[in-house]
Amino acid sequence: MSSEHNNETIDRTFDPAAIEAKWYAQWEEHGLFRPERGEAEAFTIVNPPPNVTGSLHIGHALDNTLQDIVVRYERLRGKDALWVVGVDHAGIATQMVVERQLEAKQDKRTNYSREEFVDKVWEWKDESGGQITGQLRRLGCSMDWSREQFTMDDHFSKAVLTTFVRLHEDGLIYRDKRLVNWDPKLKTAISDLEVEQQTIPGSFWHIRYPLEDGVTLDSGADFIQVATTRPETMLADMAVAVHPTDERYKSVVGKHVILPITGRKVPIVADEHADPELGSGCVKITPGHDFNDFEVGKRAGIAPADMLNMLDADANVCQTADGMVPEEYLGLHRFKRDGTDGARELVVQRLKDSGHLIPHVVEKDGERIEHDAEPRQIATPFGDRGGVVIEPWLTDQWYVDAEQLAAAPIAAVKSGEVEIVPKSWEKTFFNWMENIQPWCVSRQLWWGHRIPAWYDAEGNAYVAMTEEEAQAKAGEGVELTRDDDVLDTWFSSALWPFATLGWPDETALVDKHYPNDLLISGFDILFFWDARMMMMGRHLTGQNPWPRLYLHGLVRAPDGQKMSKSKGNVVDPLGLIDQYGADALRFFMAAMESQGRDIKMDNSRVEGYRNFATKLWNAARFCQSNGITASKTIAAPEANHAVNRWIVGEVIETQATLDKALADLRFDAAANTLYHFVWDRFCDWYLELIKGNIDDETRAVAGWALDQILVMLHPFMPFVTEELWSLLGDRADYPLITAKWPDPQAEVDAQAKAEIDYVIALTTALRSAKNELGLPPGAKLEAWIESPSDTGASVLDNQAAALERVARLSAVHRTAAPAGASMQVAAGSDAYIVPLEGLIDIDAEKARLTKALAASEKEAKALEGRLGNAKFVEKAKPEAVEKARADHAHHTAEIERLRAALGRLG
RNA sequence: GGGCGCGUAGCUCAGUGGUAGAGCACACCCUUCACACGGGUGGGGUCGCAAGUUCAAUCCUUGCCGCGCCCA
Repeated sequence: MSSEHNNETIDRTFDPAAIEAKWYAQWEEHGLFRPERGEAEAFTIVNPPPNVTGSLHIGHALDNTLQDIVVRYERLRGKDALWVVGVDHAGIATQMVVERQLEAKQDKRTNYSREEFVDKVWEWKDESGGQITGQLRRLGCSMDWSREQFTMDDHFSKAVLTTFVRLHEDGLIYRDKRLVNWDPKLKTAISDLEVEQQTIPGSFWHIRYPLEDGVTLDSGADFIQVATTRPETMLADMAVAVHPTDERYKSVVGKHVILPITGRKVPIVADEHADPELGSGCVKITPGHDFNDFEVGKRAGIAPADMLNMLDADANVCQTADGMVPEEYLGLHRFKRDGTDGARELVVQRLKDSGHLIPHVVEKDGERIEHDAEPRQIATPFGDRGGVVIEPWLTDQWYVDAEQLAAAPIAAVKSGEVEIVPKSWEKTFFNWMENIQPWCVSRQLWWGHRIPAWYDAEGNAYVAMTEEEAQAKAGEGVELTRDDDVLDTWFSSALWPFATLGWPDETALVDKHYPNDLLISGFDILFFWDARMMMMGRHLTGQNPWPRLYLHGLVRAPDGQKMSKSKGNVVDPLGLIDQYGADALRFFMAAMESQGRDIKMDNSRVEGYRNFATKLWNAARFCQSNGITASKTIAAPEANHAVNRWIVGEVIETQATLDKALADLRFDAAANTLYHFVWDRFCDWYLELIKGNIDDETRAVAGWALDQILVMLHPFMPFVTEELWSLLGDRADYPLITAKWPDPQAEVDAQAKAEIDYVIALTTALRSAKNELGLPPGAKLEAWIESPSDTGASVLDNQAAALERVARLSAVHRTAAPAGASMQVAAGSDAYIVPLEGLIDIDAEKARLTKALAASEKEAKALEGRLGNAKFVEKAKPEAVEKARADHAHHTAEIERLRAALGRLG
């Protein structure tokens, strides 16, 4: 490492921006994100690869901060820590970006060949893709950039092809004709996970379907009434269903209706899907355009290949196979779009004209008003990328048998082989995995991993790694054409934990770093990504990708709303870094990350953590100016002074709490432990207590303690800690990022702890009393105590200088207090008398003591009540009874002391 | 409709079967030789409501109210 900045004086002001850029570049240049540690135990995580089109948003900031904390921690603990990083080719998103660029130039994708277009995407990727990787650096993330991955890299493509071929051989990938979620804007199939249900206002139309000649219901009616939110689909209706037990319709099951508009004759079938309680109890069946109807159609004996389709890829009306859609409908969009009426509007108009539409009647002020339809809230599927209503569409697609692949991951979570943290997510995981649907993996795009399937003239598919192999399978001379489609992006990212390490080749990296140790992701991609990694990992490698899965929540806007571009309430993490520094933002994320809860953005808290970094900065500056510098040892230095022995013990306890919190992935507890140790213990007490009395021992201990702070805080605040580390000592060859985690090799000294706690208690009591009595805080006082406790005596013997400095006690007399007005303060079980003849208002002191007396009496009384309850003494835990007795004794003594003090005041 | 989570100080959040804490905000004091992005001292909560279990409930159980998310 460069030594240009070493051993300089710490600047008066702390300027995060200046040190962030400097240190990140040095770490990266020197390969410190992954130092050579061949022999060391591995620790591995992979980042959720952001989209190549993406830029850093606040959710990435949270996700990556947590990962970086874990990785830096394990690196400091000496492990061969590898954080795999890379970006995802993001099929749909990326193709959309490039297509939009073409549109801006009045150009379009179809003006080019597939190869030309894909070249353009690569060009775009090389020029402007992967912005986010630079932004992750600004956050301080210590990923192994030297092995940055891309899901379209050659070795990754090989992994994807291998996976497809193997799953196909294993019978887990198959081609099927069924309804898919079709996005008519992007003109591709998408998986059910990519469909978002939204409830929007819509209409419910009631229609008469005439029965075939002469047929009537038992009621005498010559028609059946159906209701629908999508009347246009009647152009492809193939049946009407009634419930098998519905008496009203029993007589007409097997008979037919003649559809209005098309005149198609379709059967009335019995099917449990029809709910007799709902409306008329009859439902129209459009098997080619509705998931429920598809199943009803199959049960009624209609083969998928025979199901009528009335829409093209744009969701415009096309002629059905039976040729019965009237000319005037052809080419219309399925429903009104951009102000132009579509098939739906025309169907309603024609039904109205012909008297087949049953009006919706409402009574208002005694008047009957007729409407075409009943207004209703309708659950409607939207594509998460394209944002338009999804059309169930009958096509041939490739499917993964997710149900079979899910079995091993389900078992792994049930047995505890894979732990989901927080555990509450397990139920959600099981619920989805146990009801999983076939996964449609083909996408009608050009950008992505092209499906390795070739077809002969009859449509037989040959799946192989290469065209040559496919040809060999098909036989010589057979003309083959390759499948045009690409694979769902998540199909490739499901291989991330091992394909990034070289799989399917057997590499040293795979050997050492797979399975990974932990995965951290937002809960929003539990199904999309985490679960699929488990499925693929188990099937392809036989191992779970990781033993632990940590799920965090969303970062929300200050008002608790979800952030979104459309709402305009997006908080830019880079802006926060500019304003408060990366360390502050990271610490905020860690401190707010309690398991199972979303994080509400709160700038005042980020600001508070910026202040914390400044506090540390100034503490280090104080140390340096007093000759306190880098420690010479990992072990705590030998110490005689109680204050030094005490701070060593505080370091030991802090480290224990911190290690436990990180082992439990309690980032909030870890951050808060450090915050309070640094500020409340080290700065507020230790530094204050040593001021004016800094000898060599103290310099050694203080330097050591400060170093331990820098090491422990480094995973959370890497920049400011590395800067201070370098400024406090000449250790260019021992940068903090690869330093050693604390190993004090010492014990907590109970005696020292008792003494310093006593000093703190006495000081606090004096300050409080002075404040309440209106005495100047700086006033020096003398105190009397005749027979202090052992700890008290020891403190008076050894801490006189400290007491004078922080407690402003110029002298403590071990004799009976002189008569006259005085105030009383307590420390432990000792009561100090401070004569203040003429200085204080006797009534104020009386009031203060009376208030304290009342509080103690109240406590004592409550405790008495509890201890007087035989059931409590008999049934409560012994510790609880013990504690109650001790508390009671304490308060009783306190009451006695306070009464004595009041007595002295008259 | 099913599932999950939340409701604790003005705000943002921790927490425990033994009567509640932090940060910010607030009040008062302090230009103390690291730090006013600071120091000191305080005020402030019937822990959503009701019932139950228990010697004891903010914590466990049930119901209700309010809010959010996911699935159908």
